[in-house]
Amino acid sequence: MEKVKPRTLSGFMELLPAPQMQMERIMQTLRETYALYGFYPLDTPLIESSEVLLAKGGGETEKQIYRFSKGDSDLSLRFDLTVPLAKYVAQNYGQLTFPFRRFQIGKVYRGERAQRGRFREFYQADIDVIGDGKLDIINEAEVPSIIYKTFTSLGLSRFKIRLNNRKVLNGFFAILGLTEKSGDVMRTIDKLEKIGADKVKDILTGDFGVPGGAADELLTFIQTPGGTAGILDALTRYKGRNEVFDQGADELSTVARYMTAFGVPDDHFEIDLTIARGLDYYTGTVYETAMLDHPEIGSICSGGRYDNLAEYYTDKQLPGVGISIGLTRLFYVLGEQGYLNDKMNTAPADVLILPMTEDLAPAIGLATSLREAGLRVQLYGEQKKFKQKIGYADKLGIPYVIFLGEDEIAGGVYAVKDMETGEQASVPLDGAISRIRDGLAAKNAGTVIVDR
RNA sequence: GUGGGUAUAGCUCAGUUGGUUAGAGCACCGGAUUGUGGUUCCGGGGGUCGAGGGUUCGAGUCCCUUUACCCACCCCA
Repeated sequence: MEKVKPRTLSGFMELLPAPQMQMERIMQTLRETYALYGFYPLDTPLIESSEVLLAKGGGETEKQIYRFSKGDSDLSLRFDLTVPLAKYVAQNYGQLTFPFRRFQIGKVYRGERAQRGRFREFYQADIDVIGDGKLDIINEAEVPSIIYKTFTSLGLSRFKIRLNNRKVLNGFFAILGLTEKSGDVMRTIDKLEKIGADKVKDILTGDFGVPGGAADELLTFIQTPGGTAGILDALTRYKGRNEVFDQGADELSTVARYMTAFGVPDDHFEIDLTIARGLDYYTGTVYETAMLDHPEIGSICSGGRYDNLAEYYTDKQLPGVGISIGLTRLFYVLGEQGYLNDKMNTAPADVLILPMTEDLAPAIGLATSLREAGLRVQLYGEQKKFKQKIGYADKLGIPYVIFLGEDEIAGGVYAVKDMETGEQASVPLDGAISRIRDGLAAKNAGTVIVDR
């Protein structure tokens, strides 16, 4: 019979068992960290009606969305987790309590061509806070602080959160008389780091008709040196010329101050006036997070403040602030760069029971007892040679093996072997449990997922 | 959507100006070693050379078509 060649589509990540265990550990860390800040978990459908997902219409979203029909229904795969959140909040407005804090880890789909660190199916891990009518500025500092805490909890240290405020940019555009071109200008200056100031100026003046003097002034402004303190200081010198600008400058100053209060060290965040973000629904603070040693990969975590999340679904004013970790991209970079801790335990079980007798009943009983004690237990029930049985534990990296043969059964003991050290002891059940428990605690102490 | 590259064993890849039976490392299986794994040694299985067509006495190698994948641009996590 002709075989179908097994293959996975381009841009879709499919992992082997051990890396999948690592991925699960990362997701678990994210959930635990988000929960510390009082967020509800949320799950929404992968598929939504195209009418809902494309309510906004136009732009890249429409081009990249996976859209299909089933019968008469026009359906789409979600492009991000923010639009489904908007729908959810608008739909359940009466039953939610605001500010509504939710996190969501889920797959999203983008029908664009895959490349390094760019996937067509990928996980996003979002946190958002949605207000009813109003939302305090503190949220714009807390959200990136949570990201700092999350990455730190993973063991990652070489990253920096960059922030800016759209009001500062839009206010400055107004001062220069560029308000009508704000979208184009915004997207262009966002490329500054990548293509350089000269090319940005060429595009601004050539493609979008920005006067040369205004372009120079803009480029000088967004490249203001001096880091967070220097930029905040420079912003005060432009004050009084535009109301929106002034408001943005105040917000930026407050957000920076609160982030410090939340415990984000100065070297892990900075104000960067070139961060603009392509998505046009952001209205205030915007964030981007780069891995300092791998800027070429792009942002692994981005987000910002939006004033009118659900405007396509309701007249209610629902401002929010949210941020999204590109989990698949993050995992890809960590793996590619060898950042994943190779001492991380990826075994599916803590202990493997190797029965040496034909009758498996005693081994089954032992497995049950160990599971009741909270251990992850696998019972090797195949009639294979001894070498293959222990080889199985070795290949899976299972840290403990218990041999259960005639002698042990007769003596009421279990032969517990530490696969790492080779040490072995015949002990009764209580002894076996404590031996494994204590051993695991010692082995896992202080191990982090990322070791850089 | 635009531009470039690659396709040979499960994986990573070699394969000379076209020339007999297509190779290596890793992985897998067996043995040395039937109640003790990783290391070592010995042996073994596994490939319609992406697919289709053409040139030739002869094609993994040259030409055409096609598909898939990779890299970059656009955009973005």
